[in-house]
Amino acid sequence: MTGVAENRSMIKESIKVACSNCNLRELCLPVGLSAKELIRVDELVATRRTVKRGTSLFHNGEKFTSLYAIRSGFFKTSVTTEDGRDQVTGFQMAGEIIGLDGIVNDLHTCDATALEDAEVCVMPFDRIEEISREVTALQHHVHKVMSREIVREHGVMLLLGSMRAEERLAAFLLNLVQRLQARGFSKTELILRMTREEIGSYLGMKLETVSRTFSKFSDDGIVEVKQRQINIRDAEALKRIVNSQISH
Amino acid sequence: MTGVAENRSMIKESIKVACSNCNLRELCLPVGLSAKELIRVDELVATRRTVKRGTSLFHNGEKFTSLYAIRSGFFKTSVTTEDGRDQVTGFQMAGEIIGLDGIVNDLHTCDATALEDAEVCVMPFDRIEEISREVTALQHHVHKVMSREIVREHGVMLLLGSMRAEERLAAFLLNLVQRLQARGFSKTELILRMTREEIGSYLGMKLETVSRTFSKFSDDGIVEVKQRQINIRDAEALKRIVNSQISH
DNA sequence: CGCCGCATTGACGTTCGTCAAGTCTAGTGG
DNA sequence: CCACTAGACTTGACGAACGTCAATGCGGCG
Repeated sequence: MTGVAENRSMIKESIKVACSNCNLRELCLPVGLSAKELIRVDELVATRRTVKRGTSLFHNGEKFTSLYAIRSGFFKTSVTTEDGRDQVTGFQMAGEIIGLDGIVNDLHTCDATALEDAEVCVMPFDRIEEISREVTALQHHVHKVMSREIVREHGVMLLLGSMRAEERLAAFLLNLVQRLQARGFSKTELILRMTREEIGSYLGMKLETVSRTFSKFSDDGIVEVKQRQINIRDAEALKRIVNSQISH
Repeated sequence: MTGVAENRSMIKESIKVACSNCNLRELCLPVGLSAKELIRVDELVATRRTVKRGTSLFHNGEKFTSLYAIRSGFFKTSVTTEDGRDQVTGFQMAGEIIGLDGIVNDLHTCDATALEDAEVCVMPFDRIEEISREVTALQHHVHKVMSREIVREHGVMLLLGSMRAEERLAAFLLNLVQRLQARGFSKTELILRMTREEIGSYLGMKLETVSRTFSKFSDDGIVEVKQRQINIRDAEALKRIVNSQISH
C-alpha cells in the first residue's frame, strides 16, 4: 500500500515522521504535552502527501475529510464564483494548516493550489475531533488555529476595505517577510512564489497596478525588485506607508 | 446578585431561559441531542446580558472569556488600527455567535457594538471546551460555527476584492434579507439597523457612494428606499447585478 | 420649534482599471 | 549553441469609477 498513485498527487505512507520529532512541531502543535499525550497526537497524521507545483491539494466542491498541515512548499487558496470571478483568499507556507473552510458543510469551498512542490500531513478531521476530546491542549490548539484564521481574515478585510494600492502592497510584503522570518529565513530577502496576477487577486488590484507599485517602491529605494526576487531595503518606510493615513 | 450594573451593560441572572427551551435553539445548538446531553448543554449559558443601543459588548484589547449568542438585537463588529482606520467586519443578528476572534490570544481583537438594544447569552469559553469534550455533537457544532465564519469571510473578501459598488450593495442586501427570512421576517421588506457610513465601511466604499447606489437602484425600480426602510421590488435583478460580470 | 445627526445630491479630482505595446526570462528544440 | 516561443512582467496613454468636498434636505427628539 505504499507509493500508490492518486488523482493529483502521491500518497506516501511508508516513511512516517512523527509529529513529536517534526521540526515544525512548535508551529503545528500545542506546547507542553506530556509523553503520553504526544503519543496520542502522533496518531493525528494518517499519511503524507506530495503536491506538485501547479496541482491542487483539494478543489471547491470536493468532499471534506481532512485538514492538512504543510510540511514544505507554498500554497494559495482561492474561491471562485459560478460567473468566473475568482479571488485568492490566502497564501500558506510550512507549518500552516489548510482546509478549515470544509468543516462547516463537509465540502471544501475553495481550491488549494501548490505554487511550488509541496508536502502535507493529512490529518483526518474525525481523528482530530476524537483526540482533542482526550487531549485538552490539542482541543484548545484547534480552537486557536481557527480563531487565528478568523483574525487574519479580519486583517485582510481591513486591507481590502480601506487601503490604497501602495498601502496594500506594503502590508503584504511586511506580512510575508515576517512569516518567513519566523521560519528562519531572511527578513530582507525573499522570493515571491506567486505571479503578479495572484498578488493582485489577493490584494484586490490588477496585475498592472501591482507591477507599477513595485516599480514605485523600487524608484523610491524602498525595495529592490528583480522579477520575483525582492530585497527589502527600508522596512520602516514600508511600515510608514501602511500607516500612512493620507488625507484624513 | 441580580440587576447589578456593570460598565456598559446589565447582567441579568435571575430569569434564565434554558437553551433547551429557547426558540433560537436550532440556530445556536446542534440538533438531535439526547435529554441527558441537553441538560449538559443548558449549563453553557452562565448569564444573560443586555446591551443598549450604541454601547459595546466587548472592545478590542479586552480580555476574552466568553462567546456570546445573540438572543435579540443587532450588532456590528469592527476592527480599528492605531492610526484610526477602521473597518466593519460584520453585522450579526439573533442566533449568531460573536467573540470567536478572542480565542487565539485570549484578547478580543475587535469591537462588538449593539446597533439596537440587544440581549446576549454569555457562554464562558472554558465551559464550552469542557462540555464539548463530553458532548461530541456540541464539539462538532463549535467547529462548524468557526468554519462557517471563515467561509463567510471568504465571501466578504471576494466581494471587497473583485466587485464594483453596485454589485457589493446588491450582494449585501440579498445576504441581509436572506438571513432575515431564515428568522421569519419578510423577504422583501427590511429596516437597516446601520448607517450608510457603516454599510460603506463594511463594503469598502464611502457613504456617498452607498447613498448614490441606493438611489440608482431606486431609479431603476429595483428597490424602494425611504431612509432606512428598504423594500426589495426585484430580487432577481439584484441577483443579476451580483453576477453581472461586466466587461470581462 | 429648532437642533442635530443622517442622508441625498452635485461638481470636481484622484486613483486605479483598461488596452496596448514592448521587454525579460526560462525552457525547448533544431 | 542559439533561435524561438510562451508566459510573466513592465510601461505608457487614456478613461471610468469612485472618493472628496460642499451644499442642502429630512426626520426624530428634546
